[in-house]
Amino acid sequence: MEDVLGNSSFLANNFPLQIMFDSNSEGDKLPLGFMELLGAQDFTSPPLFDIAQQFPSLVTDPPMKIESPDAFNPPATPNSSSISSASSEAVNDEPVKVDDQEEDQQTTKKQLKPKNKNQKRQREPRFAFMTKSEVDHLEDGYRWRKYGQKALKNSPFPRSYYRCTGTLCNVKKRVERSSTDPSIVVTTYEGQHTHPSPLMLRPKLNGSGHLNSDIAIEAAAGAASGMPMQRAQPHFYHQHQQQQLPFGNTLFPLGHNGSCINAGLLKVHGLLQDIIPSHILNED
DNA sequence: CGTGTTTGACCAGCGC
DNA sequence: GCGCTGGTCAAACACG
Repeated sequence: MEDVLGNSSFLANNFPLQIMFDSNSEGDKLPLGFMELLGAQDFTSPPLFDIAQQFPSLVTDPPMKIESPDAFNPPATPNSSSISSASSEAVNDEPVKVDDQEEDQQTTKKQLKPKNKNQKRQREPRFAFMTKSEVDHLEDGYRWRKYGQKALKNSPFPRSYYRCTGTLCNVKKRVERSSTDPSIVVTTYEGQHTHPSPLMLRPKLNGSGHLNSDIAIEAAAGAASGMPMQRAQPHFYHQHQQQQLPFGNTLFPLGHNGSCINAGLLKVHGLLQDIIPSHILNED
Protein backbone atom coordinates (compact mmCIF):
# COMPACT_ATOMS: atom_id res chain seq x y z
CA MET A 1 0.00 0.00 0.00
CA GLU A 2 2.61 2.43 0.94
CA ASP A 3 4.57 2.86 -2.15
CA VAL A 4 6.83 5.39 -3.55
CA LEU A 5 3.90 7.57 -4.19
CA GLY A 6 2.33 7.02 -0.88
CA ASN A 7 -0.59 6.29 -3.01
CA SER A 8 -2.92 3.46 -2.65
CA SER A 9 -5.19 4.42 -5.44
CA PHE A 10 -2.97 2.89 -8.02
CA LEU A 11 -3.47 -0.44 -6.50
CA ALA A 12 -7.06 -0.09 -5.76
CA ASN A 13 -9.65 -2.34 -7.19
CA ASN A 14 -7.25 -5.06 -8.04
CA PHE A 15 -6.35 -4.00 -11.46
CA PRO A 16 -2.99 -3.11 -12.72
CA LEU A 17 -2.17 0.36 -13.59
CA GLN A 18 0.39 1.46 -15.96
CA ILE A 19 2.41 4.48 -15.59
CA MET A 20 4.82 6.38 -17.59
CA PHE A 21 7.30 8.55 -15.96
CA ASP A 22 9.58 11.13 -17.21
CA SER A 23 10.79 14.35 -15.95
CA ASN A 24 11.33 17.82 -16.98
CA SER A 25 13.93 19.17 -14.71
CA GLU A 26 12.97 22.71 -15.40
CA GLY A 27 9.41 22.00 -14.55
CA ASP A 28 8.53 24.20 -17.42
CA LYS A 29 4.94 24.79 -18.02
CA LEU A 30 4.19 23.40 -21.37
CA PRO A 31 1.01 24.82 -22.67
CA LEU A 32 -0.13 21.58 -24.07
CA GLY A 33 0.83 18.01 -23.81
CA PHE A 34 0.02 14.67 -25.10
CA MET A 35 -3.52 14.89 -23.99
CA GLU A 36 -4.23 17.07 -26.87
CA LEU A 37 -2.54 14.57 -29.05
CA LEU A 38 -3.95 11.55 -27.41
CA GLY A 39 -7.05 12.89 -25.87
CA ALA A 40 -7.76 14.57 -29.10
CA GLN A 41 -7.83 11.21 -30.67
CA ASP A 42 -11.16 10.77 -29.15
CA PHE A 43 -12.29 13.16 -31.73
CA THR A 44 -9.91 12.68 -34.57
CA SER A 45 -7.83 9.56 -34.44
CA PRO A 46 -7.91 6.00 -33.26
CA PRO A 47 -6.93 5.76 -29.66
CA LEU A 48 -3.58 4.48 -28.66
CA PHE A 49 -5.37 1.64 -27.17
CA ASP A 50 -5.93 0.30 -30.58
CA ILE A 51 -2.29 0.56 -31.30
CA ALA A 52 -1.35 -1.38 -28.26
CA GLN A 53 -3.86 -3.99 -29.14
CA GLN A 54 -2.56 -4.31 -32.60
CA PHE A 55 0.95 -4.70 -31.36
CA PRO A 56 0.92 -7.02 -28.43
CA SER A 57 4.66 -7.29 -28.69
CA LEU A 58 4.81 -3.95 -27.02
CA VAL A 59 3.29 -5.37 -23.95
CA THR A 60 5.81 -6.36 -21.41
CA ASP A 61 5.83 -9.07 -18.88
CA PRO A 62 3.39 -9.41 -17.41
CA PRO A 63 1.26 -8.25 -20.22
CA MET A 64 -1.09 -5.52 -19.39
CA LYS A 65 -4.63 -6.47 -19.87
CA ILE A 66 -6.17 -4.38 -22.49
CA GLU A 67 -9.80 -5.02 -22.26
CA SER A 68 -11.35 -1.75 -23.00
CA PRO A 69 -10.52 1.07 -25.28
CA ASP A 70 -11.49 3.27 -22.44
CA ALA A 71 -8.43 2.24 -20.64
CA PHE A 72 -6.40 3.92 -23.25
CA ASN A 73 -8.23 7.06 -23.63
CA PRO A 74 -5.50 9.18 -22.32
CA PRO A 75 -6.04 11.95 -19.92
CA ALA A 76 -5.14 15.50 -20.23
CA THR A 77 -1.51 16.21 -20.28
CA PRO A 78 0.50 17.57 -17.48
CA ASN A 79 2.36 20.50 -18.71
CA SER A 80 5.85 19.55 -17.89
CA SER A 81 6.24 15.91 -18.50
CA SER A 82 4.37 12.84 -17.82
CA ILE A 83 3.95 9.28 -16.93
CA SER A 84 0.84 7.51 -17.79
CA SER A 85 -0.86 4.81 -15.96
CA ALA A 86 -3.74 2.90 -17.29
CA SER A 87 -6.19 0.87 -15.44
CA SER A 88 -8.84 -1.42 -16.63
CA GLU A 89 -11.15 -0.80 -13.82
CA ALA A 90 -14.15 -0.08 -15.90
CA VAL A 91 -13.74 -3.09 -18.01
CA ASN A 92 -14.29 -6.50 -16.55
CA ASP A 93 -17.11 -8.19 -18.29
CA GLU A 94 -19.36 -5.27 -18.02
CA PRO A 95 -21.30 -4.61 -21.14
CA VAL A 96 -19.74 -1.98 -23.23
CA LYS A 97 -21.06 1.33 -22.25
CA VAL A 98 -23.95 2.62 -24.19
CA ASP A 99 -23.92 6.15 -23.08
CA ASP A 100 -20.70 7.33 -21.61
CA GLN A 101 -21.89 10.52 -20.14
CA GLU A 102 -25.00 9.11 -18.71
CA GLU A 103 -23.18 6.24 -17.23
CA ASP A 104 -20.53 8.47 -15.84
CA GLN A 105 -23.07 10.51 -14.06
CA GLN A 106 -24.81 7.49 -12.76
CA THR A 107 -21.56 6.12 -11.59
CA THR A 108 -20.78 9.27 -9.77
CA LYS A 109 -24.06 9.24 -8.01
CA LYS A 110 -23.75 5.62 -7.23
CA GLN A 111 -20.57 6.36 -5.42
CA LEU A 112 -22.46 8.47 -3.03
CA LYS A 113 -25.80 6.81 -2.74
CA PRO A 114 -25.68 3.43 -4.30
CA LYS A 115 -29.12 2.04 -4.86
CA ASN A 116 -27.69 -1.19 -6.03
CA LYS A 117 -25.98 -2.86 -3.19
CA ASN A 118 -25.10 -5.84 -5.26
CA GLN A 119 -23.25 -3.79 -7.71
CA LYS A 120 -19.79 -2.78 -6.89
CA ARG A 121 -18.90 0.76 -7.45
CA GLN A 122 -17.55 1.14 -10.90
CA ARG A 123 -14.79 3.48 -11.70
CA GLU A 124 -13.49 4.93 -14.84
CA PRO A 125 -10.21 3.87 -16.28
CA ARG A 126 -7.43 5.74 -14.68
CA PHE A 127 -4.12 7.01 -15.82
CA ALA A 128 -1.41 8.23 -13.59
CA PHE A 129 1.22 10.66 -14.61
CA MET A 130 4.29 11.26 -12.61
CA THR A 131 5.63 14.62 -13.36
CA LYS A 132 8.64 16.31 -12.06
CA SER A 133 7.39 19.74 -11.47
CA GLU A 134 7.34 22.47 -8.94
CA VAL A 135 3.75 23.13 -9.71
CA ASP A 136 1.17 20.92 -8.15
CA HIS A 137 -1.63 21.49 -10.52
CA LEU A 138 -0.28 21.03 -13.96
CA GLU A 139 -1.82 22.79 -16.84
CA ASP A 140 -3.15 20.26 -19.27
CA GLY A 141 -5.42 22.19 -21.50
CA TYR A 142 -8.59 21.48 -19.61
CA ARG A 143 -10.26 23.46 -16.93
CA TRP A 144 -10.52 21.82 -13.57
CA ARG A 145 -12.46 22.61 -10.51
CA LYS A 146 -11.08 21.51 -7.23
CA TYR A 147 -13.66 19.74 -5.16
CA GLY A 148 -11.69 18.30 -2.37
CA GLN A 149 -8.43 17.84 -0.64
CA LYS A 150 -7.42 15.04 1.58
CA ALA A 151 -4.43 14.39 3.74
CA LEU A 152 -2.92 11.05 3.01
CA LYS A 153 -1.85 8.68 5.64
CA ASN A 154 1.58 7.93 4.36
CA SER A 155 2.36 11.19 2.80
CA PRO A 156 3.02 14.60 4.23
CA PHE A 157 1.47 16.05 1.13
CA PRO A 158 -2.26 16.29 0.66
CA ARG A 159 -4.06 14.93 -2.34
CA SER A 160 -6.20 17.30 -4.27
CA TYR A 161 -9.27 16.27 -6.19
CA TYR A 162 -10.24 18.00 -9.36
CA ARG A 163 -13.14 17.63 -11.71
CA CYS A 164 -13.31 18.79 -15.25
CA THR A 165 -15.52 21.82 -15.52
CA GLY A 166 -16.72 20.87 -18.94
CA THR A 167 -20.43 20.33 -19.17
CA LEU A 168 -21.32 16.68 -18.93
CA CYS A 169 -17.67 15.90 -18.61
CA ASN A 170 -17.10 13.68 -15.67
CA VAL A 171 -13.38 13.41 -15.81
CA LYS A 172 -11.65 13.65 -12.51
CA LYS A 173 -8.11 13.86 -11.51
CA ARG A 174 -6.15 13.59 -8.36
CA VAL A 175 -3.01 15.47 -7.77
CA GLU A 176 -0.51 14.65 -5.12
CA ARG A 177 3.15 14.79 -4.49
CA SER A 178 5.25 11.78 -4.02
CA SER A 179 6.02 11.26 -0.40
CA THR A 180 9.51 10.14 -1.23
CA ASP A 181 10.29 12.67 -3.84
CA PRO A 182 8.44 15.91 -3.33
CA SER A 183 9.57 17.10 -6.68
CA ILE A 184 7.41 14.47 -8.28
CA VAL A 185 3.80 15.32 -8.86
CA VAL A 186 1.53 12.37 -9.37
CA THR A 187 -1.55 13.16 -11.37
CA THR A 188 -4.15 10.48 -11.74
CA TYR A 189 -6.85 10.95 -14.30
CA GLU A 190 -10.11 9.12 -14.23
CA GLY A 191 -12.65 9.03 -16.97
CA GLN A 192 -12.90 10.36 -20.42
CA HIS A 193 -13.31 13.86 -21.58
CA THR A 194 -16.47 14.29 -23.53
CA HIS A 195 -15.24 17.41 -25.16
CA PRO A 196 -12.11 18.67 -26.78
CA SER A 197 -9.60 20.54 -24.79
CA PRO A 198 -10.32 24.24 -24.77
CA LEU A 199 -6.74 24.76 -25.76
CA MET A 200 -6.88 22.27 -28.52
CA LEU A 201 -8.05 24.89 -30.85
CA ARG A 202 -4.85 26.76 -30.51
CA PRO A 203 -1.65 25.85 -32.25
CA LYS A 204 0.17 23.26 -30.27
CA LEU A 205 3.46 24.91 -29.88
CA ASN A 206 5.80 24.84 -27.03
CA GLY A 207 8.15 27.55 -26.02
CA SER A 208 10.55 26.76 -28.78
CA GLY A 209 7.91 26.69 -31.38
CA HIS A 210 7.81 22.95 -31.64
CA LEU A 211 4.95 20.71 -31.09
CA ASN A 212 5.06 18.87 -27.83
CA SER A 213 5.39 15.51 -29.29
CA ASP A 214 7.70 14.11 -26.71
CA ILE A 215 5.04 13.81 -24.13
CA ALA A 216 2.72 12.04 -26.45
CA ILE A 217 5.40 9.70 -27.53
CA GLU A 218 6.34 8.87 -24.03
CA ALA A 219 2.78 8.28 -23.13
CA ALA A 220 2.26 6.07 -26.07
CA ALA A 221 5.37 4.14 -25.37
CA GLY A 222 4.46 3.67 -21.80
CA ALA A 223 1.00 2.62 -22.64
CA ALA A 224 2.23 0.17 -25.16
CA SER A 225 4.85 -1.22 -22.88
CA GLY A 226 2.18 -2.38 -20.55
CA MET A 227 3.94 -1.90 -17.31
CA PRO A 228 1.80 -2.61 -14.34
CA MET A 229 2.11 0.25 -12.06
CA GLN A 230 2.49 -1.55 -8.87
CA ARG A 231 5.54 -3.25 -10.14
CA ALA A 232 6.94 -0.42 -12.07
CA GLN A 233 6.77 2.12 -9.39
CA PRO A 234 9.63 1.11 -7.18
CA HIS A 235 11.96 0.95 -10.07
CA PHE A 236 11.44 4.51 -10.86
CA TYR A 237 13.26 5.52 -7.82
CA HIS A 238 15.33 2.67 -6.62
CA GLN A 239 16.57 1.19 -9.81
CA HIS A 240 16.20 4.06 -12.08
CA GLN A 241 18.65 4.32 -14.84
CA GLN A 242 17.69 7.49 -16.43
CA GLN A 243 17.41 7.32 -20.13
CA GLN A 244 17.88 10.39 -22.09
CA LEU A 245 15.35 10.39 -24.79
CA PRO A 246 15.95 11.87 -28.14
CA PHE A 247 13.01 14.05 -27.39
CA GLY A 248 14.70 15.96 -24.68
CA ASN A 249 12.89 14.83 -21.62
CA THR A 250 14.33 12.34 -19.26
CA LEU A 251 12.42 9.17 -19.13
CA PHE A 252 12.63 6.83 -16.25
CA PRO A 253 12.68 3.18 -17.04
CA LEU A 254 9.57 1.23 -16.42
CA GLY A 255 10.79 -2.27 -16.84
CA HIS A 256 11.35 -4.51 -13.91
CA ASN A 257 14.15 -6.34 -15.59
CA GLY A 258 16.07 -3.48 -16.95
CA SER A 259 13.85 -2.94 -19.91
CA CYS A 260 12.97 0.61 -20.20
CA ILE A 261 10.38 2.48 -22.01
CA ASN A 262 12.80 3.38 -24.69
CA ALA A 263 12.47 -0.03 -26.14
CA GLY A 264 8.80 0.41 -26.37
CA LEU A 265 9.34 3.84 -27.63
CA LEU A 266 11.27 2.58 -30.56
CA LYS A 267 8.60 0.13 -31.34
CA VAL A 268 5.87 2.62 -31.09
CA HIS A 269 7.69 5.13 -33.03
CA GLY A 270 6.19 4.05 -36.25
CA LEU A 271 2.81 3.71 -34.74
CA LEU A 272 2.79 7.22 -33.59
CA GLN A 273 3.21 8.43 -37.04
CA ASP A 274 -0.44 7.89 -37.40
CA ILE A 275 -1.02 10.35 -34.68
CA ILE A 276 1.93 12.59 -34.70
CA PRO A 277 3.19 14.33 -37.75
CA SER A 278 6.22 12.60 -39.09
CA HIS A 279 8.38 15.64 -38.96
CA ILE A 280 7.98 15.70 -35.26
CA LEU A 281 9.12 12.19 -34.88
CA ASN A 282 12.06 12.94 -37.03
CA GLU A 283 13.12 15.79 -34.90
CA ASP A 284 15.38 13.62 -32.86
C1' DC B 1 -22.28 37.76 -9.99
C1' DG B 2 -19.95 33.88 -11.72
C1' DT B 3 -16.29 30.89 -10.89
C1' DG B 4 -13.10 28.55 -8.22
C1' DT B 5 -11.05 27.20 -3.54
C1' DT B 6 -11.20 25.72 1.22
C1' DT B 7 -12.58 22.71 4.65
C1' DG B 8 -15.31 20.00 7.79
C1' DA B 9 -18.48 16.37 7.52
C1' DC B 10 -20.28 12.38 5.62
C1' DC B 11 -20.20 7.95 3.29
C1' DA B 12 -18.42 3.58 1.39
C1' DG B 13 -14.99 0.08 0.94
C1' DC B 14 -11.76 -2.70 3.01
C1' DG B 15 -9.03 -5.18 6.39
C1' DC B 16 -8.85 -7.03 10.85
C1' DG C 1 -18.83 -5.26 13.78
C1' DC C 2 -15.50 -1.78 14.05
C1' DG C 3 -12.09 1.37 12.79
C1' DC C 4 -9.33 3.32 9.27
C1' DT C 5 -8.84 5.56 5.01
C1' DG C 6 -10.01 7.42 0.61
C1' DG C 7 -13.40 9.90 -2.00
C1' DT C 8 -17.03 13.23 -2.28
C1' DC C 9 -20.31 16.75 -0.92
C1' DA C 10 -21.64 21.25 0.09
C1' DA C 11 -21.56 25.51 2.61
C1' DA C 12 -18.70 29.26 3.30
C1' DC C 13 -15.47 32.03 1.45
C1' DA C 14 -12.28 34.48 -1.91
C1' DC C 15 -11.46 36.65 -6.07
C1' DG C 16 -11.85 39.03 -10.50
